[in-house]
Parts: sequence; C-alpha cells; structure tokens
Amino acid sequence: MSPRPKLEHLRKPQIVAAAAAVLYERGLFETRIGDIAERAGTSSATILYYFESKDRLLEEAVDHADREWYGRLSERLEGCDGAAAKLTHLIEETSLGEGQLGDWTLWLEIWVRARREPEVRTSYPRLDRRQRALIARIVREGQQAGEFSAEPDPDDVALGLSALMDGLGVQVTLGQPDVSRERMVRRCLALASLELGCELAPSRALARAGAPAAVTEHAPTPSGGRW
Amino acid sequence: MSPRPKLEHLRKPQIVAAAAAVLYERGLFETRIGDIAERAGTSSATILYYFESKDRLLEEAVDHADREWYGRLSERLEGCDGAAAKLTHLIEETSLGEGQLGDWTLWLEIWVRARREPEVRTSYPRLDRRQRALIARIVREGQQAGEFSAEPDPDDVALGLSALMDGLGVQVTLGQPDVSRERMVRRCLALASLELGCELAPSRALARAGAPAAVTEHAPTPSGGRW
Amino acid sequence: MSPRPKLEHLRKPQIVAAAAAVLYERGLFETRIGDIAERAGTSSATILYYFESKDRLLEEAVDHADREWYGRLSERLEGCDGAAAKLTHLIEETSLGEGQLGDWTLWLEIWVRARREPEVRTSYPRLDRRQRALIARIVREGQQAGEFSAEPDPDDVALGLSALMDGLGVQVTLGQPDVSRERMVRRCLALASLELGCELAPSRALARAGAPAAVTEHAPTPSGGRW
Amino acid sequence: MSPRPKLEHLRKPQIVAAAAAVLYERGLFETRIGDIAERAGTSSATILYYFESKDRLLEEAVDHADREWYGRLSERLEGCDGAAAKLTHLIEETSLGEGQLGDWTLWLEIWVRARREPEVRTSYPRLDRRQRALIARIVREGQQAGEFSAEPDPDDVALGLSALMDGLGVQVTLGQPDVSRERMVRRCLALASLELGCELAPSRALARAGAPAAVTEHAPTPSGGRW
DNA sequence: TATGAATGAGAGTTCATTCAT
DNA sequence: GATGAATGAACTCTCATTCAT
Repeated sequence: MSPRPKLEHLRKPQIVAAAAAVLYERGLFETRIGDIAERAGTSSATILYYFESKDRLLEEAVDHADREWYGRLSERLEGCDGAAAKLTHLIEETSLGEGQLGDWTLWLEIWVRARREPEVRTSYPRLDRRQRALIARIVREGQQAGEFSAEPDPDDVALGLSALMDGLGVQVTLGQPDVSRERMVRRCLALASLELGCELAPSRALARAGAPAAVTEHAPTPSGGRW
Repeated sequence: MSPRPKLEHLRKPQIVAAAAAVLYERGLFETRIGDIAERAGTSSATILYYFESKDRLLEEAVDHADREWYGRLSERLEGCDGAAAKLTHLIEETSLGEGQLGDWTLWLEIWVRARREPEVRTSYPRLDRRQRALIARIVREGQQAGEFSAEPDPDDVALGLSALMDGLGVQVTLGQPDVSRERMVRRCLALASLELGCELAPSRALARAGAPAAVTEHAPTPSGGRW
Repeated sequence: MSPRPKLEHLRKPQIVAAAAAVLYERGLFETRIGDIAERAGTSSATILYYFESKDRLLEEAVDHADREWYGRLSERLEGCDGAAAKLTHLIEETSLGEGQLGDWTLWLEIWVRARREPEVRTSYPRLDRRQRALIARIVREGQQAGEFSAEPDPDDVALGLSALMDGLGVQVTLGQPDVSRERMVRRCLALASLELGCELAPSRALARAGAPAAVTEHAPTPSGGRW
Repeated sequence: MSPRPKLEHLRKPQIVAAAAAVLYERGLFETRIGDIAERAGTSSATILYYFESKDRLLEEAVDHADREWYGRLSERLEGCDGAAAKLTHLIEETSLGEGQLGDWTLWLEIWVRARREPEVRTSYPRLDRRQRALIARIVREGQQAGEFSAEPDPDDVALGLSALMDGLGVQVTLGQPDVSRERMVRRCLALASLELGCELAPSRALARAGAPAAVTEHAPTPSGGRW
C-alpha cells in the first residue's frame, strides 16, 4: 500500500480535458503548457510531471477530442429506425450539431499535426477511420435491408461521404459566407441519394436562405481567363 | 533619381518564394524568419527590411502559393476539348498533379491560419473560390453544349466537387494508406458522373492498387458499439 | 570650384532643428535617427552623412535647443525699463512663457545626458551659465542704479534664483498639481524681493487659483513619522 | 503547503536593489536586464520570472531608491533639538550627505521617466511631496515655538526650499565647477533665514573654497548681447 | 551629394523543461 | 505526489551604421 492514494487516474483526465479545451480555443500554434495548467488549476511543472512532454500531452488531448467527437455523434444516432434514417441523421448531426460537432476546428489542427509529426501521423488513421467505418456499416445495413442500392461498394460510399463532409465542414468552419450549414446538409444528402439510389430527405425543415450567392471570380489570376 | 536602383520589385518576390518553400517544408508552426533568410541567402534583418513583420510576410507567401497553385492548374487545363475532357483533366491534375498540385499541405496551413487570424479569414474566401468558379464555368459550358445534364445547379456541383477533392486530398496528403491518388480520382469522377448524368472516364490508365484495405474500427470508443 | 553647390550650410541646420523637435517630443530615450530623418524629410543615411554619429547630432541638437531658449528669452526682455522690471519680466517669461520657455522638458534631457556622457558634461556648463550671467548682469545693473540693495553678491543671487526656477520649473513641467505657473512666479518674485530688498510685483494679474493645496504625506514611509 | 518555500519576498528585494544600483551607475538609458541579472547573480529569465517586464521592475527600483533616500534623510535628522537645528541639519544632509544623499542622479532619471511615462507620472507626486511635507512640518513646529517668523506660509516655504535644493543639487551633481556643495548649503541657509526671519548658521565649518568663479558668458547667442 | 540596400549586434521576452524540496 | 524556482535556448524585432552607387 502506498502512503498516498494514486491520483493519476483522477488528475490525468482533468488535464487532458483542459488541454483539449485550450487546443480548441487557441489552436495548436498558440497553446502553451502554461495555458493548460491555468485551465486545469495547476502548474506547468505538474503537467509535465504527468506527461513527459508537451507533445505527448497534445497527442492524448487530440485523441481525447476525437473520442468525444465520435462519442457524441454515436450518442445522437441512437434510436434511429432504418439505415436511411440513420444516414440522414448522421449527416445532419455532423453538419448542424452543436458544440464541436459541426465544427472542424480541431480536425484542422489534427491534420496539421499529422502532416508534420511522424508519431501523430502513425496514430492519425485510427482516428479518422472511425467515421468511415460507421458510415460503411450503415450502408451495408441498408443494402442488406434493401433500402439502398446494392451496387456501390460501402467503403467507397463511406470514403466519399466522409470526404465531402470534411471538405464542406472546413468551409463552414471558416465562415465561407455562401456555404451555410443547411447547404452543406443538402449537398451531402443529394450526393448520398444519388449513390445509394434512394431519396434521402432532410428530417427537419431547413432554412432555405434564398438562392446561394453566385460564385464569381474576384481577382483575376495572372494566367487566368484563358478558357 | 535614386543613387541606387530600387530592388524591391526584385527582392520581395525572391523572399516570398523562399518563404512559401519553407512554409511548405516546415509548416507554419515551425517556420522561423531565420529559415526563410537562409533559404533566400540573406539575413533576418533583411527580411524584416522588406516586410514589416513575420505575419505580413507569411500572408504574402500564402497568397503567392495559392496563385501558383491555381496558375499551374489553369495552365495544365489548356488545350482540352469539351467540358467533359476539361473536368476529367481538372480532377486528374488536382489529384495526381506533381509538385504542390495534388498536395494539400499548404491548404492545411492556410485553413489553420484562416481559422485563427481575422485578417487571413477576410482574405481567404477570395482564394478558395477560384477553384469553385473554375469548375462552375466548365459545368455551365458543358450544360450549354449538351454534354452535361442541364438539371443541377453549376454552383452546387462546383461546391460539391471542390469539397470532395479537399476532403480526399487531405487524406492523400496525410498518407492514409487506403486512400490512394487513383482512388481519389475514381471517387471524384464517379460522383461527378452521377450528378452530371454523363460518364466521365479516366483519361489515362490508373493503377488499380488491389482491393482497398478493409476499413475497420481499431479502438472501441467509450460509448461505441451500440449499433 | 565644386561641380555641385555645397548644401551643408542649408541641410545641417534643417536636420538639427528636426532633431531638437523630435528630442523635445519623444525624449532622448525614445529618439531614433529614423524619427529625425522622417521629420527632416530625408533618410537615416543622409543624417549620418552630415553628422558622423547619432551622439554628435544630439549634441548639436541640444546646443541648438539651448540657444533658441536663451535667444527667445533675451528677445522678450528687450524694451524693459530698469533692472526691477527686467528681473520681473525674466521671471515671468521663464515661468509662464509659451512654447518651450516655461517648459523644462529639454533641460531634463540635457541634464541626464550631461550626467552620463563626459563630452556633454564638458560642454554643459557653458549652456547653463548663460542664464545665470544674464541674471547677474541685471542685478549688478540694479545695484548700480540703486534699485536693489548693494549687499548681496550678484552671482549668488543669480545662482539662487536660477536654481529656484529650475527646481520649480521641473515641478511645473511634471504637472505637479499644487505647483501652478502662477505659484512659481510668486515664489520667485518673493525670494528675489527678499534678497534684493525691493518689492517686485507681478507685472500682470495672476490667477489666484485659491489657496494652494495643503501638502500632506500620502504614503507613510517605513522609517517615517518619528518627528 | 508548498513543496518549496516561497522565495518571492526574498528574491524580489534583492533584484530591486540590484536594479536600483545599476540604474544609478548606468542610467535609465543604458540599463539592460542583463546588467541587472549579472549584478543580482542570476539570469535575465529569472528577472522576468519575478517582474512582468523591464518597465515594471524599473518602476519598483525607482520607488525603492526614493524610499531609501527619504528614509536615510529621516534617520539622520533624529536627535536634533529645535526647528532651527532640524532645518539646518536637513539642508546640510541633503547637500553634503554621503552616498546617494546629496546626489541628484536618480532624481534626474525619475524626472525624465515621469515626464514621458504616464504611469510614472501618476505615482511621481507621491514621491516628491515627502520632502516638502517634511520641511513644512519643521517650519510649522518652528513657528509654533516662536523660533521662526509666523508670517510665511509653511507650504510656500517648503516648496521654495525644496525647489532651491533641487535646482542646486542638479548643478552639484553635474559637477558645475562654481557650484560647490558648501556654496549650496550657504545659499539654502541664506534664503531660509531671510524667509523665516531667523539666522540659520552652518552647524559645521564649511570650506570656503575661495571666491566663486566669475560667471561669464562663453558663447554669444545669435540674438545675444543686446542689453 | 545623397540615399536605398543590407546587416551585425543585441534587445526584451517567451517557454518547455529541470530540479530541489 | 506535486510544485515553486530557475534557466538555457531560441525567437522576433530594432536600430545605428556601412557601403555601393
């Protein structure tokens, strides 16, 4: 028996949560150990006592954030009836979800980290595939139930839809004015419908925000305009 | 007039190019003024003689990189016959292109910057829309020529395809093992074909890289596995 | 004959004047060659072409400022009848004078410079004594004319009055709230009257600004309050 | 509580004292954090661990120096009998005092700082008034005891004497050859005597340093010599 | 004569990390 | 187990000055 109780299982998660929160707010670039310490109500030295380095902590923080994201998504998908309903819901939650669902901020940070740091790069695919696996499972389920066309490969559909959501999610997160969350939902539902041969309709009324702004080229490029 | 000729129009682009190169290699996070100076064959002080701050320089470097990206793409699209050929080519160049085409590294950096810094956020949409405008123009051309279905809104198609390429491009850039460049091309062509009601085939033979690796979930989530 | 006309006699004074102005505005500590160059409408390199170093320039600037100060004072003293009138006027101009008369800002800078830099220290006394010599001359004149008591040594009177004005001038310049310019005049006239045995009255109506604020100790000192 | 004892109450004063010493030696203009660190036997980083910035440290250093000055003066005044003795002593100590008493170096720095930096300007009056309050108290005491003429306002006397000492102190500190410390004492005693209607004599023999150097004008001013 | 270009030296400040307790 | 103290290393940015023209 140790003279003092092990607090590691209590302290570590607190710190990780604090780190994830700071990461979200300030970004990888601007996150200091001191900021995390302050948020966790402790000191830099304590942080480094539990985690051997800043990098190790951030790694865990990113993993934590991802689990939370995925967990929250799974949670909200419960109680849907049928694959079509599930897929519709997944798209809507991912696009419109409150909090950090529907927010690609942390994914941007993760990607940047993964691009540069070999260790993160190794662990990244694990994170990313969760969503694709989830979609693929739903597609398979729908195909077996006859809701979806049996033709397309579920992993291909998952990859496409996941990538589409990433691409649109980035635009939404960056506040691109002509990419609203509602437009994102519509685009995702439309493409999924086409691929799965099944009409996926929004489960809730979406604000129609008028016709999307025409996309025009603002600044001509040096080599531009040739065709 | 001047006792020494103005070199600003010569030196500035040199430095910007050096900055863009270092930015690409080391990332926003790890780019030091000194690195840029070394690459440009000069000193930090000289860099700051031409640019008022590191941030201002990076801003220009990012703009420069974007222009180059877009310029190179436009260049390679010349000489295509018909909208279908153009769109196919655009997808292939964007996905397979050498150098920094087909590489989302810099876009990741730009997105992260845009997410955090109001000034970049303001100028970002201008960058991003170039690609969408380009695609929309091709779609419109194809619809008028009867190559493509007249039904879908060109801007919607452009948004979807652009986002899909972004999402897939990130995976490719991060080296996700089951997302090859060829798979990216096939997914993009497939979705574009569906939307435009027209079979877009790869213009060159694509390595078939075997069956894609099965996507499986590695780490169970706390709340996972429920459905 | 030189192919170009010598502009030194034109440019140098311009630069010195610019330097003195910047010195006054920003202070010795915060004056950069670049600031002076900007004010003079030229470049740092040009400044250093005319003056071998920053220090040499500041030396001249300080001298320039002093000449101007003294010159302006002398100018305003013209046309006074009698030593008493002259002395009264001198006190009033020094205390109430507009522009940099009545402003000890530059003197503070000069003193600090003189304290630290041997070269300035050597040239400083020359500056300072001008005022004392002026006062002493007036006193002597008054004593010879019988206006003033013959007893006190004119140089002593000059030293005292000059020091008193310096001490009070500093307080006024620093904005000490209970040391108004009017109070400064009254104190100086009172002491001069006492020493010279002659009633010196303000030549113009002075705002009486109520009774001076009682001087009280704000923060007790550790060792304070003992007697 | 703490695993390591708080040293702030020990280290901070050490650093402040080091800063004050360096400030005195090198001046505001030439004081580097590194100099202070070296004097305190530590590193720049440590200095900034205890003080948030160089400016904040200098602020405290200046305050420290002032307290010390005033404290030392108060200390030396103890044990004087009667207001006249006290005032005489105060003048003598201020003028002749060893160490930084009788040295206006730091006051010059403080004044310059106060002139430029709003924060110092706010806190300055508190410093300055200590001396005036001290003098005023002595004068009041002397008037009540009948030692001094009841007529003049004690605050006026204090202001005048304090300013006179400042003005003369500056000259002494700058090494003006015809302003000796003894001459300073005599001038102050003489003016105080006149105002208070009471003969204040030096308490110790003062070197009579010969006749003061004749004050003559060295450099004619542009507009000079007119009267 | 006059100045743009360029820079070396160094400033203050930040921060992850180490260590004694 | 936990943390205050302390710091080395590195960073961005400043600025007087030199030099080629």
